[in-house]
Amino acid sequence: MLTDRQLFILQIIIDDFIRSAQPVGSRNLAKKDDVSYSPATIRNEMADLEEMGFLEKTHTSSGRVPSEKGYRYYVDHLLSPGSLRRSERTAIHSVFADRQEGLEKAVQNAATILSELTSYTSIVLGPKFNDHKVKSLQIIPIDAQSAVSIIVTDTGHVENKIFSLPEGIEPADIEKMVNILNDRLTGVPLSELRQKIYKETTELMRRHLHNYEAVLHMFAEASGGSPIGKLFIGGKTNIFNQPEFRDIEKVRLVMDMMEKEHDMYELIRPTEAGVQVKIGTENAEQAMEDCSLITASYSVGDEPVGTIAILGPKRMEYSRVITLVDFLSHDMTNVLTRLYNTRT
Amino acid sequence: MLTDRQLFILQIIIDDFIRSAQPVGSRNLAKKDDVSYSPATIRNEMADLEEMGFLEKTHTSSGRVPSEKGYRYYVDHLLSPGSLRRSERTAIHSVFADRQEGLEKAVQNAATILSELTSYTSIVLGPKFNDHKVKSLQIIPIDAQSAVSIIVTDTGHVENKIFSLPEGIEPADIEKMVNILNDRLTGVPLSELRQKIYKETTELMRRHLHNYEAVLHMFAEASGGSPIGKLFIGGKTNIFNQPEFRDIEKVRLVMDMMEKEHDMYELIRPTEAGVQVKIGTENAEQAMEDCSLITASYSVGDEPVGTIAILGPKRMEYSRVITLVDFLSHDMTNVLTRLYNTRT
DNA sequence: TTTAGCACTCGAATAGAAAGAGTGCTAACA
DNA sequence: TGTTAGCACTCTTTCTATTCGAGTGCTAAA
Repeated sequence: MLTDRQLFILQIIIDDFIRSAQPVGSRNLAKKDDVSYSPATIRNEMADLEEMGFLEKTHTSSGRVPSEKGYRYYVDHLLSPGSLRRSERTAIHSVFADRQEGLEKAVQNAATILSELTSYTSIVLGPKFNDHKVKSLQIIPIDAQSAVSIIVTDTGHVENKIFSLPEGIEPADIEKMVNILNDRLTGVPLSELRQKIYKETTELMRRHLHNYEAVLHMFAEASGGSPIGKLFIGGKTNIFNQPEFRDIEKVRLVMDMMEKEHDMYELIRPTEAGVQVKIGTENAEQAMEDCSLITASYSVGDEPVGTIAILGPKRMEYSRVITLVDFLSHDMTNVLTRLYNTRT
Repeated sequence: MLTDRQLFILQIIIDDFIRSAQPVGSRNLAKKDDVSYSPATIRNEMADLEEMGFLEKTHTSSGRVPSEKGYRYYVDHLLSPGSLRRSERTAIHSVFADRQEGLEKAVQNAATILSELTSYTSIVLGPKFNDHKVKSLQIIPIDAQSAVSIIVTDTGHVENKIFSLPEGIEPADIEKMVNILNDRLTGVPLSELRQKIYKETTELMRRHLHNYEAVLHMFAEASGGSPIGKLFIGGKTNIFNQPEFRDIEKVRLVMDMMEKEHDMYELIRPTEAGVQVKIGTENAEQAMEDCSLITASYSVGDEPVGTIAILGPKRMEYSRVITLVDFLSHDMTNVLTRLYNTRT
């Protein structure tokens, strides 16, 4: 177990390193106003902390640097809860102030604001529309061979896709189909749409139409839109600010990862509720070795629908970022719940 | 005027520098099989070429490096027309082979393929939909205060936007409006849609509806969608491969620029027809100082609708890239014209 | 006109040497 | 017994000097 003094010294070392990015030595630590121990004493404690794995040295006679375990302990036990400045609060509130822009725009704004406030990289996974309910379905024929399927949800989200029409289908028939579809499928959540298309409408169609199967099938296929939200990344180049990323290869690794949508999905895929902190190799991704990731999911009602995250160096301002991410995710949850949860 | 031998030497210097990224010296040049002059002769010619501004030295006793003027001359007069490998042709053709994916997807593929083929960064400005014609208009009410406007074009492109509904509007009235809109506006190009909404429908609306102005106005506003295509960038991190971009500040400059959509639009905004080459400071953008840009627009019929571009170091493989960009832009023009120009 | 020869320049690489920051250990101290 | 002063030691960084090599420019000869 750690003594109070060790905790204090560990905390002050990490705080200092987060600020300066320089290995911290006993002499400089002792100079601080709020430290009343001699360099020698501090050296002893440092040696102990290193033995326990909380600190590391970059070489035999350098100052100490927090290890991953050190950061972990710091985040779990030593974090002084940060508070937000008024200006930060208003900035965050303003993101969702303007409903008119549409949800996507708002989510993108969230990413921008987040990266500007932190000067790290922000990642926002837009809400998935699974549980949004069908408001209206349309099939618009484009020419003899193709048509566009359009799905409007009760949240105002629109999905559309081109699909091919079978030979010799009549516009009038399509109109009938659309009527049946709307009649039967309004209110169905997107996640269930594809199955219900068949279950709910087949019989009616059979009765009133011939040759409906092919169109229905194509339509059902076109409706299986992406079940996952869109990804927005803000401040991609902020990583260039970090002194430990002077190395072009390191930057490249991270940048490459950011270009791969799939990797990013995996990275921030929500695990538990609340704010999550993943430090360095705690992230599965190789490229994240020198980075930390702070995520929080936001919800509509009790259902988590998306994630916001901050990607920065391991030497991140954990306290501030955690507060920020926590605050924004709650804000988003509140706004979205108020907006969309009136439906249930 | 330049002598034949000077041309030859200039060409061979630039070719060599493009390959090696190293300043080229007289001794090494003379060693090449196809060079039959002595180092001393070459030195004399080099001195002349430098005096004329086609070459530069990085320091007093270094080899020569092409100047911007040198590249310009090289591109304008010395380029041996490249040819494409069969595999490259098929790769390009395959981009638009699959119509079903939709235009956007295809354009994005074009960006990916371009960057993979060149290992530079590719930029593709998706087709603007200005001259696409309205196929169908919809207004779907979401709740009492808001509705979604949907515009489907004859190319299968769908635009949609949320807008607010004035108080106390009846669903039946909206339906009437939609009917009028479709009746009067089908076939109108998107670019003229906004004006025509008023010009063509006001009278009919007045006759059959009251209180239509507000909705019509909101709808018109919502229809003024972006008049410009979407931007796709492929291989953003390819710049890391270039040895002259070992400097993190240079990379940052370029990366920052790539994140700013507006700058990118400005950068590749089409000027003239055909393949354009802009070398270094010929681009207005400060960040492009050490880069070259090769652009070509593609068309539907005679109307240019979008642009493809390659962004690389000044030391770019001009010949190959020009051929590639030229080929792809023509291919896109062909495919798109065949697809969409049957309408006129 | 071309080329061989040579002195000269400059950058890159190499090797010490010195400075500076920091450590670990021992011994003295409160 | 915990704390601290002192000191030798380690390792990085910085500076300087030197050397090496690639390349140039100029002159004179072929």
